Amino acid sequence: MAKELKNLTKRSENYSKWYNELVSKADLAEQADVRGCMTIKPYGYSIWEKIQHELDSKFKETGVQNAYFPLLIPKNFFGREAEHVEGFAKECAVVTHYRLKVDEETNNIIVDPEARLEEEYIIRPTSETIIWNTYKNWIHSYRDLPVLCNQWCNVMRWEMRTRLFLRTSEFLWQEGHTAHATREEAEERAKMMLKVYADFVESFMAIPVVQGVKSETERFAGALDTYTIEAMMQDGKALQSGTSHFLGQNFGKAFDVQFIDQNNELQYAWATSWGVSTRLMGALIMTHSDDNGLVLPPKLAPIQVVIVPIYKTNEELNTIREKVYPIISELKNLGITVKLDDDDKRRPGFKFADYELKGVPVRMVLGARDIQNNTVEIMRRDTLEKETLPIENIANVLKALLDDIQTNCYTKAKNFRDAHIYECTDYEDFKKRITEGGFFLCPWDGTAETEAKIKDDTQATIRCIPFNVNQENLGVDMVSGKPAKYRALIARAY
RNA sequence: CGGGGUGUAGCGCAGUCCGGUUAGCGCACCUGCUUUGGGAGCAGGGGGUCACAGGUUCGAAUCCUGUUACCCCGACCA
Repeated sequence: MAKELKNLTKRSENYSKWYNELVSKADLAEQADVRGCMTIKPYGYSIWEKIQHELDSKFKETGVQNAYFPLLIPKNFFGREAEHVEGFAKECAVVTHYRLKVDEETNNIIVDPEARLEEEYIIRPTSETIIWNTYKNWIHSYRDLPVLCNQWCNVMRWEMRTRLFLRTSEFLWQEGHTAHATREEAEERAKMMLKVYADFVESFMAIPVVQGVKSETERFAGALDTYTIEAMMQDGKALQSGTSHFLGQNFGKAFDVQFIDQNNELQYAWATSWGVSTRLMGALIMTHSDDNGLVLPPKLAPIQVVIVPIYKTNEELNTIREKVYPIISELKNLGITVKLDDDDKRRPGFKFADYELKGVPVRMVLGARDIQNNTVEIMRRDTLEKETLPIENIANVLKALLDDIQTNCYTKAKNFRDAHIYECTDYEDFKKRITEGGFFLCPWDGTAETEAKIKDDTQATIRCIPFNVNQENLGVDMVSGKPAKYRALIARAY
């Protein structure tokens, strides 16, 4: 009875309930007592820190530097780029007052009506406007370019319906904002950063992605082109995991960022912006985890190897410790993060289940039996396979095992995804099959009308026009019957 | 903003229709003993403004009126 209560709901029974329980029980995050906002708990945050750290060093390899810009954006900044304001206007939190006071009648704290701001501030939903307002002061000559800034920060979008990590009112992200002298250079940068994201997500997070360009309707508000990486979750739905935008001169013009070029002519600066968010945590969970909880690719795991001793007396524990300390320092020398959990307050069975829930890639168990035989029991989280191995040379064995787990996480996810990508040219067939999930490659005439019809009929959207898909011999659009312009990737999405 | 639902211990809930001992259960928490190779067992213990305000009544978690908060389905967002 007690066991059942602690078990997760099965993925196959109720995917979103499984997801919510996993997030909470693996100690990643919880719903805050603030509408639509989440509290990221220490364990969840330590995974986010791994993501941040790795991405940050990749950015720096491409010449990007970190900076920080204000949380509050004067309202008038927003109005300067028409499409941009239209895209975000409906989900902005607005600061209207600067003071509270005690109400004399009720003794409650109220907003002081006398303290209304002359110009309201918007809590940033994204920082293009305030950053380009600043770039105006930084950029005067082609010698000032390019400007390559990134900031790690929080943003707020007043979403109606929220889900931990996938869509919360406040979320953490990084947003890169670059300014360039030429169109070509800016376009190149936008594509470069998408590639940085794709490499990172695939090699570090072990999540395969489809790279491509968004349709006009799915484009970022104010962009000329939006590039995206799309990942497939285990329920067959797509998750947009990162985007990179080529913004043209829209923000340069809106904020009057002009410079003198080599020919002594005045030019508007070209812009890009690109970001990934705590949504990546959602992608991580929904790509690898199973009915026992989280599965972490070793490169992301805050603890890579956990050692659980089993003992009855203090003497036994001391014997195990003597045996295990040299192994721990060997593992550390190999760059492996290891934890010895000799906490006496929790029993071994509890620890096994708990570390599985938290996705620790490798568990090593040592008990009296092992001491006698000079062995250890090793369990790998990705396959749940157990093996008893000689204790000798175990550190090197574990290092190889961790590499193998990393590879296996990726391969498994890629096999799953590839098995759920379908070519489809018949709309009736499409409508039936889309309900089961999966990515559909379909000929599209490139019009917003067919795109809207697909969305109305099936809730599915054009995720992108993939780069690495054959765009020849397209035939006709499966909805309109007109000649197709692209082979588009269509799916239901988070 | 429309339609539906729910507020009872940290969490999940029963009790409300049909008013009546000291408001109950599971999980979690605390103490003790026994346990420890897959989420321990037993015994004991602590914790409540029954969302808020008013009314009916000898008596209200329960009935009536008002208020408020949250959740779900739409719409919005992706």
